[in-house]
Amino acid sequence: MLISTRGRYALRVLLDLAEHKGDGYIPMKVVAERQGLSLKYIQAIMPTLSKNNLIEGVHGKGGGYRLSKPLSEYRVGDILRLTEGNLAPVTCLECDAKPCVRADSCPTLPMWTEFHKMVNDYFDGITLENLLNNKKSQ
Amino acid sequence: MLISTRGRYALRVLLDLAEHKGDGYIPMKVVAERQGLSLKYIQAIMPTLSKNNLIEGVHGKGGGYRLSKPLSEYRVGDILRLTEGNLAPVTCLECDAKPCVRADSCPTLPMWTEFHKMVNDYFDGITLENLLNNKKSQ
DNA sequence: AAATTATACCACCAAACCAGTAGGTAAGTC
DNA sequence: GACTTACCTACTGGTTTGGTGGTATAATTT
Repeated sequence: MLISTRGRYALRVLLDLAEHKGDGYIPMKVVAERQGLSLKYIQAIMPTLSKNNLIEGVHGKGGGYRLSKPLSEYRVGDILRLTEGNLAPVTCLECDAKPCVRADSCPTLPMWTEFHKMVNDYFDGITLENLLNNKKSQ
Repeated sequence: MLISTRGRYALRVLLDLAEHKGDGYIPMKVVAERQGLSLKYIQAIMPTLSKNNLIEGVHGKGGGYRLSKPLSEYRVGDILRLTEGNLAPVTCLECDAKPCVRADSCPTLPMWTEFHKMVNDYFDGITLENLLNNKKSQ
């Protein structure tokens, strides 16, 4: 049931960028150090985010990454689906799943389907803005 | 995010026992064949369930397994926690987790905690009885 | 142009986990 | 004693996880 480090680290990096969004482009070296994460490892995750226009990357001296949208437009659900692949609880519900022979008579399928929806709705209802605001209140 | 086969198979075996609960003790050989599961594999899962008094096992000819409680007392949550270990989305929330240094300032911890509770509540709100009754209606 | 800084790409690796197998033992029935 | 069934221990092959190392490439400064 675990969310892997890929998704969690992506979230932490984005939150770090959000907390320092006045600083222009921020090199991953700085974020990695600040968050105590492996530089190499998050470097491997970032392209996924920049390709999907969540962040802008700029090369060279003075470069780094920067958020490309207002905080309220970053849904945790999108970030997790992007980095985790998908949030399906059973293989039958994965995007590329082949139809299950037992689907019609499966007593558990409706439970998994509803659960899947609940998970997506939950994470889609939370934005980076929410996370930063509720930091202390919750 | 996947629920592993351990939890899903356990659920399927219990549902099979439920659907045939008039037949006395049912050998795993029969269930495995009926459900299309590996006999050896489910044999390895069952002791967990019998040790925790979800089922009664009887050796020898005419033996097998039998549910030990009314269907309404089998919460899916209990079954999954037993077979999966736990349903925590992040290692920080696992039962045996060592306290995280960043816990106090972690902007995502409340989100995971609430999610964890939501997951447990969801599966605790569903019993084997529910699953069998809603089979067609949902 | 050289040096620096940083993204992007690729191959590799150790450990853990997953799904399942193999073989044997304990307990019960006929 | 033969047979059946639960139960236990150990192993295995494959995949995933969480990385590391090296290099190419692109942008910027001096």
